[in-house]
Amino acid sequence: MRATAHRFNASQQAMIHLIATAGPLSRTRLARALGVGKPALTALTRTLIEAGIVLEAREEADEPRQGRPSMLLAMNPEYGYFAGVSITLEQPVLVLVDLTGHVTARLELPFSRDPETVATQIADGVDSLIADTGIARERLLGIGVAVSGLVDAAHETCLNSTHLDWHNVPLARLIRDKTGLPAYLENDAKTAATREKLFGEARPLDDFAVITIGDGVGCASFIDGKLRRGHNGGAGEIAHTTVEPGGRPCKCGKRGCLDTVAAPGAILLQARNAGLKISTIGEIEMLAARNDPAALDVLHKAGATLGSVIAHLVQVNDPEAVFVIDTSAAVGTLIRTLVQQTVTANVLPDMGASLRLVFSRVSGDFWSQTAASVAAHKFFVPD
Amino acid sequence: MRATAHRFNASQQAMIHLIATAGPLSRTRLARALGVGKPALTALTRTLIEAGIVLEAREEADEPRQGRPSMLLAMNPEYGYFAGVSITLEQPVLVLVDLTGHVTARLELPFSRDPETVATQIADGVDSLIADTGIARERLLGIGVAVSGLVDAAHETCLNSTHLDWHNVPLARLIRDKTGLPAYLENDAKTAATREKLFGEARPLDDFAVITIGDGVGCASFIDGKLRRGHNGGAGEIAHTTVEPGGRPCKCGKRGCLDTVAAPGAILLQARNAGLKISTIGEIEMLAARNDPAALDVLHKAGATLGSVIAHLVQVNDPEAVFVIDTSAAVGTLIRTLVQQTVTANVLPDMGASLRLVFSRVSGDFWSQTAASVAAHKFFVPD
DNA sequence: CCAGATTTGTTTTCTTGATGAACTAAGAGG
DNA sequence: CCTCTTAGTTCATCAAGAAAACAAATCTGG
Repeated sequence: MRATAHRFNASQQAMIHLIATAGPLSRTRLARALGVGKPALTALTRTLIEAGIVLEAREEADEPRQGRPSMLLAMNPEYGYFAGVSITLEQPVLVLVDLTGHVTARLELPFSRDPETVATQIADGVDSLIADTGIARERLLGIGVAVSGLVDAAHETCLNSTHLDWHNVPLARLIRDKTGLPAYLENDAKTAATREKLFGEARPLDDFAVITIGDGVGCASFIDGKLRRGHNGGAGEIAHTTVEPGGRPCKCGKRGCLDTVAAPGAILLQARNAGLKISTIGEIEMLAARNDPAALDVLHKAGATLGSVIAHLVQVNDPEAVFVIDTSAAVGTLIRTLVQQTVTANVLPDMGASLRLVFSRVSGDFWSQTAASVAAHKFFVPD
Repeated sequence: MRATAHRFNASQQAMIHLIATAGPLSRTRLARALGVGKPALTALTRTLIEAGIVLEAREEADEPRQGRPSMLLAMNPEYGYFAGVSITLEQPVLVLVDLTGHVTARLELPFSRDPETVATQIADGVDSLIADTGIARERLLGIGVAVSGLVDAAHETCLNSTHLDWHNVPLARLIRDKTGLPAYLENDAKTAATREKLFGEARPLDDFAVITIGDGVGCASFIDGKLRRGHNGGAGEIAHTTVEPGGRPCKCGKRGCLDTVAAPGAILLQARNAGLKISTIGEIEMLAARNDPAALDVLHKAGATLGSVIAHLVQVNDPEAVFVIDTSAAVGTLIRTLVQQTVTANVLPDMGASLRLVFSRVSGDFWSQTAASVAAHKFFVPD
């Protein structure tokens, strides 16, 4: 079913990975980075250029340097494409991204929660996307799917998603069977971290954490250049950390989980319980800016709590950076400031000084793009 | 200065590492584990046996199996020795351990906190240890030193130890210069984790955390088979995580750190502040067993707090096991039970079910042995 | 404009390390 | 004693990378 190309040996894979994550590089730099001699690179690049996955381009030097100018090696975006989709309780969007992570096409799929139906819709969606765009089927290198919940180590089965009410759903296998393409399933926070590593600001970093603020609070880490999945695939499941003993009841059955304090829905609920007549978190921020005590209180608690959980995470893993990605317009200036302050106050000064805490706000097909990144990551770094 | 032996190539190193961590193995099993063919192993083992680092022994099968019996390959304990010492505010003990981690000799050193003096005393101590034991100098493969505080990535300099009041002390270099031997410095919790991985119960595990209860609370993790040091070498510094906002002041300047609640000294202090006339934690446990409310309260708080910090750590990294090592007879039955309960209650059931929480109590030259383990680890897994 | 200087990348030759296939070794079981 | 099974070895062969010498492309300084 699948074209037999796309088979690279270990050295080639290492080089593809390096070019993909460290951007266009000259042969000499690649050699140094890979710890191999120049002759090895001549041979490697030749095969990769012949395979069409790598392009050669003249370096445009800003200021003239001595010696022969180097030829830069870069990924060929059009060598292949990855499909990605995030399965939530909303209408899913299937996206197609190229080798450099840029979205080439998108397609809205019908909503369903039945695994078989979802798999069929994805398979059909991929077919119509390649038909529309005229991309050859053998250019399709993989499909990634993001879900909220626990996923097994083989990236095949959703072990448990309270959100979708799925238990042991082998969605990736279903999709693979229907499409003949490599398909991978992954927890949504981990897909977000993968995207940040492969195509985002974390590209040069080997140790960082990603916190996503969407329906709930998600978290995932890259450690030593590898996505941390954990012994049960549950690394980063901080949404249900107890932050307020005896606090408000949570969907998970416990009380006072982080999700009951800092998740967007929880913030709204707390604000309304405090008598505020608001419908968005932006409005709470506006009230807080006018010193409304209830609004200040709610946001203060959310920010400080999130900050202390992040601080704890930093103390445990000492990452180089933490990216807080707001996917639902929930993290305003006040919360940012509080998170920042709480982290600084609760982390050892030696560590806090060099820690980068980066806030960003995303929207649109973000989650589907993260899902596609997982397929890309599997292609760049097989295992 | 140093004998030119002990130079092994990558494959040999990998095999030494495997034999050291996965115990005696037959050639066939080694081949499978290393992912190489049998012929490669024949060649590799030959050189290692000739070098004297590996010993061959007939397997004593319990029940007779079919086929030719395999020859087991094991480390030769006498191939080399590692020295280790822990620098604290007490009298240091220098130990010598063999390749399998067993203590062969020990020597009490004079107490000092001056780096130059410490280095000289260690160098002299190593000399007298090998003189006493008759071990040839070229059998000495390295020296490990444990300190409480931050250590740089090169394992050479103590960046910051409030305990010892050291700042940027290049102790490992001093020792290396005086002895001509490889010397390594490491944070004490990380040395404890290294010992657990190399010679302890964590040998077969790739993902685990170690919590040490000594003067304070220490923490370190192995992730994916590698010691997690972090971007600033500060991974695991949970002693000063805020667990009780506005709580008792801590040496570090903040308030309500974990160390002010769960460290042995803090437990004693809290008990005395509550009016208990006790001098050891054992006595508090005895009072608690007789339902003394103040004693119960103090131990309950310590156990539950430690448990919730461990739970958080588990949620973040999802390790296979957590080892709680009590080096000062501080963790009694009640605290164990509370830690256990709190962890179970605060971790996602999917993760908690498979998590092993192992308590142990150690004494004697434990810390010095952990220091020696770091030198051993450097020998087995160079970088 | 031309001769070094300097850096990039290629070619050639050679070493190293591992492999596959066939072989020997050492036991169990009939 | 012969066969089966598993362990380990030998030998011819292959593939990947290294060192050294070389070719290419640009700057510098006359």
